[in-house]
Amino acid sequence: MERGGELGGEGTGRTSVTSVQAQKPPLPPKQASKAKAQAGAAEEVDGVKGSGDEKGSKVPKKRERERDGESPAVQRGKVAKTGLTVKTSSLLMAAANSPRLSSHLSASVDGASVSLQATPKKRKCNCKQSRCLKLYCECFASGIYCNDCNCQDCYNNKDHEQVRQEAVEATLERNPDAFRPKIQSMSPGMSIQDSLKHNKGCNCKRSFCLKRYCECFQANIYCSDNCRCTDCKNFEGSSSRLQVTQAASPSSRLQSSLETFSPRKRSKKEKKSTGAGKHSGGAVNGSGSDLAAISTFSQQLQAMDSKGSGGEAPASGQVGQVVHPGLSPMVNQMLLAPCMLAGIINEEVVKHLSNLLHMVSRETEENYLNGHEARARGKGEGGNKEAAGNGTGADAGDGRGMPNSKQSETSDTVTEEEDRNGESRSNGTGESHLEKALLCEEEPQGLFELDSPKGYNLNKQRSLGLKEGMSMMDTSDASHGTNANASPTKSHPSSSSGKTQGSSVRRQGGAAQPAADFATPSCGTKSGSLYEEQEKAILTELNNCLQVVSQMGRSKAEMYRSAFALLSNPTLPLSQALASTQAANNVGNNIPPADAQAGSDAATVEQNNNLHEQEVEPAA
DNA sequence: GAGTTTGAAACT
DNA sequence: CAGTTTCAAACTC
Ligand SMILES: [Zn+2]
Ligand SMILES: [Zn+2]
Ligand SMILES: [Zn+2]
Ligand SMILES: [Zn+2]
Ligand SMILES: [Zn+2]
Ligand SMILES: [Zn+2]
Repeated sequence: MERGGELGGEGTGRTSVTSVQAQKPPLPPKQASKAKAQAGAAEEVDGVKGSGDEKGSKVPKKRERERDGESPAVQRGKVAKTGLTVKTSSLLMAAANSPRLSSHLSASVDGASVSLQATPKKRKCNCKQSRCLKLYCECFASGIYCNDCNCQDCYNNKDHEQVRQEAVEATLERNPDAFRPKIQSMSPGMSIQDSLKHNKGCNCKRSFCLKRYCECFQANIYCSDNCRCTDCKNFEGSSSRLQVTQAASPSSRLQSSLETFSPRKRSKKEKKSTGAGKHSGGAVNGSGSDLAAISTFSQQLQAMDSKGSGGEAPASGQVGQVVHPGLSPMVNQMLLAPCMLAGIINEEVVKHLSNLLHMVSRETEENYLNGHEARARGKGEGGNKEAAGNGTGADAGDGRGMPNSKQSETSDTVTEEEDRNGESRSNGTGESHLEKALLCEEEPQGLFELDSPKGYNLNKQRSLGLKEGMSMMDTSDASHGTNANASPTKSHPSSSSGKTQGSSVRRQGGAAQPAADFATPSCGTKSGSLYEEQEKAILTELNNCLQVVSQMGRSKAEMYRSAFALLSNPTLPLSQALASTQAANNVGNNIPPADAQAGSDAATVEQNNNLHEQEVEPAA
């Protein structure tokens, strides 16, 4: 159901892969001139937007079909549906760390004012051979024109729209989902980090999924069962991951941590044949080869261990974004603009936030005190630092809920390279497709009103967040049973999971505890200082709020995107299109298959540009 | 900034 | 679909 058209797209039938010659024109990076000549000729003629099928007609499409009708649309619709409930807790700031991220939110609390500003900050590509017409190019992959990039021989711009379009089509032919967000929200009920999954998953072999080479890691999400990585350490509760993530963000400290995670250089002589690395068992031949390298790496990982509040927010990286190539870069670029948040934050909201944080602080204090009393007589408890904050101790910090699935078999400490079972999880965790589908279906509705910031009731949110008593303390998110339950399906065994609790994850040995709490420079060993708790609570709450804001912005962008699609669809009455612009509610709705080919809408869009700005600008 | 490593994308 | 090559980013020095 989901809007039928969503996937459909592609259709543009360009020929099959093989017949390249004929129409390869646009893409062939190599002999540019040559190809261009030929292609150019052919293309230019028809070039004009035409019905968008010229290509199709020209060549017999290999596979016809079109799932629903033949909406020529390329892929529309989509945009990952972010239906997450905003509870979460990871720090948004993390997003800022992601270079790929095209935008991030920065928040500062000054007295009573909170200022949010989106920093578009587009990344510059440096393509040299692809003409920025292949997915290798981040700009192209993101559906935007190159702008101020360092690329060479760039065709990803308005001046080459023609060729570019072809490239888009060719790309879509190879993979109809090429421009769709790579990361999607699976279940609105869970925390963002858990609910987001990389559609295709990664296939990392040597990075342990702890470096940005890994798309999952880069997007700040855990690897999922979609991934086919080897020796993955990017899962919830992974201490190795914590090490890395902690080292990366928090101010200075632990800077070295990251460096530690580098596999030693492997001598070039290594046989890097594909099959090589996999087996473990056997022998660690002394060749000092990959195995050796990995081994070293593993040891390093093993050495490090600690727990920490970690939690970063998944960066809605280039991937799951609002941009949509089918709509022409022009629009996408606009969608990335900061103005998307205009109007969402207003004084009232700020006041609410201010009050809210204040309350949180106070409550935390009270709870803290109560907790202490209780604990005093209660259990002595060994040294768990994390339990600290909450008297209830229920949540204990590390969330586990791990809906995301991919579990590492071993406790995360990397144990040499014990091969990956690979299948373990395949067991039908029950995750029936149907169920999955249903989950995906859900829209964010109800969480907040798009157009009226006021609609968003901070208190309400808060209550959600507090749901389990004082869960707000936990920085790591999810945890609450709520989430766990939310995802009916997976209840995995999780290594760390278990509500059984934390002990497993945390290293009992106490021995190594490197990073531990970088958060508290002053307090040192004393784990649960009141300040700490308050800070944690406040940040958590603030984060929740920011998440909401972020979501609102995204929804808004999506709404505009939809509106543009309509506007550019000649078959629909303009009035309807305009109406949609105001219908804030249906953000994620399907839009009739407007022909997405930029060719036509590029122009259209341009005009609408103004409209767009007007609508949004006001607040600014 | 040059050189290396890495894994996605493209290609065969 | 698997194996190989190409590519640009991530990372290292
Ligand atoms: Zn580029
Ligand atoms: Zn670019
Ligand atoms: Zn470019
Ligand atoms: Zn990975
Ligand atoms: Zn992954
Ligand atoms: Zn992984």
